[in-house]
Parts: sequence; structure tokens; C-alpha cells
Amino acid sequence: MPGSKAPEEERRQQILAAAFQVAGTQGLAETTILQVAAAAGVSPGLIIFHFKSRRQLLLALLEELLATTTVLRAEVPVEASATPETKLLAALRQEIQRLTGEPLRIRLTFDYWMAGVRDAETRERLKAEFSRYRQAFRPLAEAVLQANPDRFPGVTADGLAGLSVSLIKGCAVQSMIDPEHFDVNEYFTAASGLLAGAARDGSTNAAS
Amino acid sequence: MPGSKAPEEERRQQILAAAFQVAGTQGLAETTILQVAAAAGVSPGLIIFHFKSRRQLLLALLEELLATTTVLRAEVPVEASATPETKLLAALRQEIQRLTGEPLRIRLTFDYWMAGVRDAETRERLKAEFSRYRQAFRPLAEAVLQANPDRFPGVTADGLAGLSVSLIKGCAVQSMIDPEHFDVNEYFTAASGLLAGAARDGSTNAAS
DNA sequence: CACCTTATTGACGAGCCGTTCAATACGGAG
DNA sequence: CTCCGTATTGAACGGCTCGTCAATAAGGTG
Repeated sequence: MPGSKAPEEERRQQILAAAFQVAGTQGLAETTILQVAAAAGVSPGLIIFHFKSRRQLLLALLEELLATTTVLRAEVPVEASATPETKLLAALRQEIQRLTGEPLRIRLTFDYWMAGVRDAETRERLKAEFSRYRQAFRPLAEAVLQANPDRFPGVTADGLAGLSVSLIKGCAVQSMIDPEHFDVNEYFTAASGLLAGAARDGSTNAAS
Repeated sequence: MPGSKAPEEERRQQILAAAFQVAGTQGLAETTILQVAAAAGVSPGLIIFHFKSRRQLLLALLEELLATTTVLRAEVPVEASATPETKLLAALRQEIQRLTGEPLRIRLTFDYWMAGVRDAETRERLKAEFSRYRQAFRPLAEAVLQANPDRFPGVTADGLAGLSVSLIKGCAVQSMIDPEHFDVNEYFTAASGLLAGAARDGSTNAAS
């Protein structure tokens, strides 16, 4: 006996929310339609009705995941008088801290990343998203290079932006498996020392 | 009708080699005993006979993976007269280049990394291995800090070593999904500029 | 009220998968 | 040669999964 009806979009959201919970805790490969159905409180058949197949359910979940992930808001909270190095560092710190605060999101994102190695559609989607992400760092990197024309010989803005993104990804990977031992401040201090001796104590206001 | 017998260790190696191939190409979650058996040319039952369960087969494969992975050989090929910065950079470059040259190994390692999020035994094994890896960078990082006592205020050797490892991991993650577009030299140049203006053109000998 | 589109259910089949197990062949010890 | 432990096979079992489908309820429309 069927239950109460719900609008198309509302049901999809409900199912995707359940899928997010299941996939985030159990892992993407172990996420089954029956578990998602149980978590959402609906029948398994209904999930196939709204998303046609398990694969498309997971692709829809990837879209939801990327759409609801706030990446690098342009307004990094830092004084306008700060040096370019300080601004880039503030962005790095903000991103690293944000990542460690949403473990479910990190795990799920990397689950999709691994799936993208084999699945072309997932891979292209992720490549596009993280290309955007790297582009968001480009102006910050460019400002740093222009402020120090003599230092950084041969370094391109794309290179510095890519390096920043890789560092963030590496920290995310690290924090995934060892969240306790991962010390944001220690990493940030080391990065500060690398980027510039001038930007060392500009924004030591966040607690550990 | 059973086939020819083989010594215990030899059979295990044969099966593990097949498992490595299957897991490296199809992914860890999709690696089934039947596929490994087919790849090894033996019956499924034989795999359970030598490794008692699928789980233990995969744990044995993890051991094999870590045992046969050459990490950061102590003798980094660099002139003894080089600065500490150059030595650390040479180690970074060597590791990043090594990673991009063995895609199967990277994929498999990160597959286990994701599995380690849920499986405690896998997680502890990986934590131990990458702690060793970070320790291998510590003396290099310490030398850099001692050579520049005024720069890097408040930066610890552990922090700089951890940052180096995170950067390597980030590059590995990046190269996994976009191996073509990943430019080792661009990243390396950017890292050189960050670490020291002095070590900029010390080892630009590798082709792109 | 009558009707028709749509949402929802739960049972079902086909297909894998991991593991168990009886049967069987091999190879060395006596 | 005989015998016995061990390696090896392949079939069989139980369980889980995805996707299909007929049956059924819900809700808007006339």
C-alpha cells in the first residue's frame, strides 16, 4: 500500500540526503539501494523510479555534493591592507580548516575521486570542478608573484595556484585517516615560513 | 582434477601478483576472489585455502604493496656540497616523479587509504607506514631549518616534514585523475621558489 | 462522483560473491 | 610399491544486489 505522495523535487532531495548519509558513513562502493531506501524510509523501487539506476543515483549525489560545497568564498576575511602573501596564506588556512571540519564531505569527495579513476563521467565532472577551484586561487597567486618580481624566478601563477591546491588536497588526505594528530596550526606555520618571512605573524588569531 | 603442486610461498606470490593486477586495474572494492583466481589461473577454492578469507587476502596484498614500494632511498643523488634546501627539493622532486611513474601503485595505495577510513587494521598499518615516510624527511627538514635560523620562525622540523609529505600526497592525488595535464616541472619550479631563492636552478636537468 | 495520470509498494528473478566441502591428484616417506 | 598428508579442484549453498513489474493508493480534473 503506497504511502503519501510528495512533489518530485522534494522526494529527490529526501533520497539524496539519505544517500549522502549512507555513502558518507559506509563508503561509496558499499552504498546499496536497499540501504538508501531504508535510510530514507521509502521502498527500494521508489529509488529506481526517481533515479532510473544506481549509477545515476550516485551521479546525482555527486552533483548534489559539488553544488552544496562552498569552495573558497571570494571574500576571504582579511584586512585590505594585507600583503598578497598574507592573503594567499589566509585562503590556504581557511580551506584547510574548512576541510577538516567536514569529514563526511571529504571522505565522500575522495570516494568519488577514486571512482573517477575508472569512470570517465565522474572523472570529467571532478576535473572540471577542481579546475574551477584552482582558478579561484590564480588571482591570489598572481598578486604574490607581481609583488615579488625578483623572487620566484620562472614561477607561473598557474604553477603556484596548482601547488596550493595540491597542498590542500594533501592535507585533506592526511586529515582523513589521522584527524586527531593533524595539527592545522603546525602546517600553517610551516607554510607561512615558506611563503614569506614577512607574513609570519599577520593572522595568528585562530585557536587550535 | 588438481593441477601440479607448488611450494607454499611460491603459490602465495603468484596469487598476490594476480591480485595486484586485478586490484590495480579494477579497484579494490571490485576485486573478487573469482577474478583473482581467473587471473592467477587457479581455482577459487585454492585462494581461500592459502589465505583463509578475502579480507586476509587483501591485507596480505597491502603488506606486499608496502614491502615492495621503495620509499625515499636515503642516497638522494645530489652533490654533497649542495645546500640543505637543494637536498630537500631534490628529495621532493624524486618522490613526485616516482609517484607519477607507477600509476597502478598510487591507485592501489589510495584505495587502501580510503578503506583505512573504515577498517581499523588497514588504517593503523597505513598510519605506521606513512609515519615512517614522514620521519625519512625529518633530517632533511631539520637541516634546512638549522641553515636558516632567522627565517622560518616557529617552524618545527616535524611541521616542515609533514608539509612536504602532504604536498607529495596532494601531487599524487592530482596525478591520479589527470596524469597528462600534470606537469612535474611546473610544480617543482614553484616549490623551488617557495623554499629558497638560492636553490632555484640547481637541478634543472630532467626533461618534461 | 468517475476517471486517469502519477507515485509508491513489495515481491520476484537473474546474477554475483564469499565460503564450505567432498572428491581427487600429487609427491615424498617408509 | 604403499601409504598418507597436503595441495587442488569444482560444484553447491546461502546471501546479497540490482532492476523489473504487476498491483495499488493518491490526487487532480472534469
